[in-house]
Parts: sequence; structure tokens; C-alpha cells
Amino acid sequence: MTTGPGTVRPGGRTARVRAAVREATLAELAGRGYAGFTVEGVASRSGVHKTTLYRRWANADGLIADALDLAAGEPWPVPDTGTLDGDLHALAGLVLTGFTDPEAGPVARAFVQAAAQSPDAARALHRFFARRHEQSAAIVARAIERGEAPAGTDRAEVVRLAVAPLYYRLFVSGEPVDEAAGGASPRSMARATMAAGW
Amino acid sequence: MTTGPGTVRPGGRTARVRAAVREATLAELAGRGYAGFTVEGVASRSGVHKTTLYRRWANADGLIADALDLAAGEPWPVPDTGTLDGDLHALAGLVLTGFTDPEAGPVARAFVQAAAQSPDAARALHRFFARRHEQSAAIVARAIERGEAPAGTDRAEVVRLAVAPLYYRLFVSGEPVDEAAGGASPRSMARATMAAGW
DNA sequence: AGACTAACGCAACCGAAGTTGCGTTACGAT
DNA sequence: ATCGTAACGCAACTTCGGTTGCGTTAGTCT
Repeated sequence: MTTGPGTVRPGGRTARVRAAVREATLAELAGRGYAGFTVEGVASRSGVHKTTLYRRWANADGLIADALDLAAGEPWPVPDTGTLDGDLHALAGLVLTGFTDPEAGPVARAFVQAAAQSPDAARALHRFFARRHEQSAAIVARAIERGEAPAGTDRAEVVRLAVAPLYYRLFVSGEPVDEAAGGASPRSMARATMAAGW
Repeated sequence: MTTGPGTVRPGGRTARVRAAVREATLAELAGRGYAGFTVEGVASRSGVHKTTLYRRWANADGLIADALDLAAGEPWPVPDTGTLDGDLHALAGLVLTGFTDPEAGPVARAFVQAAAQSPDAARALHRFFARRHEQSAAIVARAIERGEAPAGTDRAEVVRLAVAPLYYRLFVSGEPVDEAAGGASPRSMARATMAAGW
């Protein structure tokens, strides 16, 4: 494998192009969604020629994967309400608004869709969620300190089980996501995880 | 809205075309996956002209939605091992093999992907899962009869919570699906659902 | 059996995504 | 300041998914 474009001269124009393309990618996803996302759309919006885009990012999924890596670096507010129930409830709320918000929703959904189609995007999304799981584990760590959960509890697993039903409803079964899925379920999940002896 | 093709003369050639197209759709999805799925591929494989396909199914997602409705009608073996734990474990196994099997996996994944992009496919998938939830609820009903679960338990909710972590790992986080997700989780979910007072 | 027309087949066309060869710009090193 | 070349811009071409107009086949009704 030879060194691709953007690796030998990473400064100046190269960096500017990359920033413009990333911003345009997010804007296109927000505006047209994943179905209407096209390389040419990003080209005309960013002012970067489409030939350049194809050379550096190979295809549309590559653009999304790159934007996703950028999103993974951004900090996000891990809830800290004082109780495990409150934190998990707030966490579920964050996930829910992240996918239903008129502005951020299409982008977040596009990330998941892209990951289902492209190995590169999938790897980027997996890195993204690994990081989220790490950060969210603090919720369970605090609960353990407070004595709300046993010391051996699998931190990441509690987070996973708390949010999994939301994703299931949003992307698979299509059932409405109401208080039952956003509130009671995370609480149940926490009890379940602890009950299982993790 | 006027009556589309296939509604006035549903017999004879129309029915044969529909059957051939459905079979070709499944074969194309199995062979090329959702990313490589195209109307022309179905046309050449089925022997039905692509003009006909566009007229009756509008686009690629319409073909998938129709095939999905067909799949929803097929019976599937609801586990009956004698215990709630055993049934949920077997149920998780069915879901897992349904998505990882080399033959059926790409088709099942394509259904989920199509639903994320097309409202028609989404409705078809929702019908599909509503039916699966209905059928799988028998597992919990039997558990209640045996006294393994309280009478007020939400049958469908137990099923949802049992399989949700699998989908989460398969389509979102990309984490490996091992015994922890396929075995212990469903069991925990059942306890959690009952503990929540459903 | 015959007539009506829904449904399908066919070929040509359209448009946009993706590719290629070459010229131009500007980063980074001397 | 000058040079070499990485990275980008440009325009033309190719390919393929999707559309349209029209002719042909074959359900369905009388």
C-alpha cells in the first residue's frame, strides 16, 4: 500500500480542504439524509472539486466515516444527577434526542446506516461507540461508589443494556419510543445487570 | 390515487411475475447484499423486464418491502424448551443465526437496512416484527402458566428486551456477540421486566 | 368465441455518479 | 529565493440506474 493523498503534506491547503469537506459532509447529511447523500453534493457545497474527494475519500461512505471520526472526538455531557436511575434516564434521553432532533437526527441516523453498508464506516462507528461506552461507564462507577450497585458490576454492560432497547425501537421494530422505553427500561436493565452477578 | 398494476387482473401472468420477482429479489439480496442490490439485477435474474418492475414496485426498496411482507407470512419455530431461560436463550440463538448465517444473513440484514432508508420498507419491517412479537409472546405466556413469571408481565416487552442487546451489537456498536449477549442477557431481561412490575 | 384492455416487453433516451489524463497551484525542503 | 512534487482543479468521457412512448401479449368479462 502506497501513501495516499493528505499524508505527506498535511498542512496548509490540505488541512483547509479537509475541514471544509467535513463541514459540508455534515451539512449534506443533515439536509438530504443518507439516502440523498452524494459525493457531488459535498463537492459543490464545500467548493472542493469532486475529483479530489474521490481521490482522498474513495467514496461517499469514506466521507461519512471521516466525519464520524471527527464526531467521536467531541466531548459529550455524561449525565450526573446523583442517582443511578436518574443518570440512566438522562442518558436514554440524550440518545433519544440525538436521533430524533430535526437537526442532529438525520446525521446520527446516517452514521448508523453508513456503518451497515461500508466496513470503513462500520469501524469508525465502532470506535465512536467504544468511546461513548468508556465515558458513560462513569455513571455506573459513581453508582458503585454510592453503594447503589455491587462492586463487580460490568460498567459498560449496564450502559449497553440501558440504551439497547431504544436502538431496537428506533432502527428495527419501529415501535414508538415512549416513557416505557426511555425510563423504566434503563432502570430495569441496571437491576438486571446487577442481578446477573456482573 | 388510481389503482396500480397488479390489482385488476391478479391471476395468471401477474401472479407468475410476482412470484418470480420475489424469488429473484431474495436471491439478489443473498448474493450481492443491500449495497449491490439493483432493480436491473432482479430484472435479468427473474426474466421480467425492468420496466415492469419499476411500474409495479416503483424502486428497489419497494421490491424489498414486498419480499419482506412475504417473509412475514412464513411460520417460524417459537422455542419451547420447558423453561423461560431456555426459551429466551433459544430465541436469542434464532435471531443471531438469522443474521449471521452465510445464506440468510445478508437477506435479513438487507431488510433492516432497507427499512432505515425507505418508509415503505420500514412499514413492512414493522409489520414483520409486530408479528414476531406476537408469536414469541407465547414463550412468556407459558412461563406465566408455569408460575415462572408474574401474571401481569408484559409478554412482548420481555421478548423485546431479550433480543434488543443482540441487535444493538449487530447493527450499532459492532461489538462481538458472544455467550454474554446471547445467554445471560435474555435471562437478565426477563428478571428485569418482572421486577419492573409489568 | 370474441372483444376489451390491463399488464407486460421492447428500444431508445436521459441524467447523474464515477473515472481518467493532464494542467495548475502551493506545501515543504534546500 | 528557488526547486521538486504532493495535492488539487478542470474538462471530457464512460457507465449505469432510471424514464418514456409505443407496440404486443394475455387475463377477464360478456
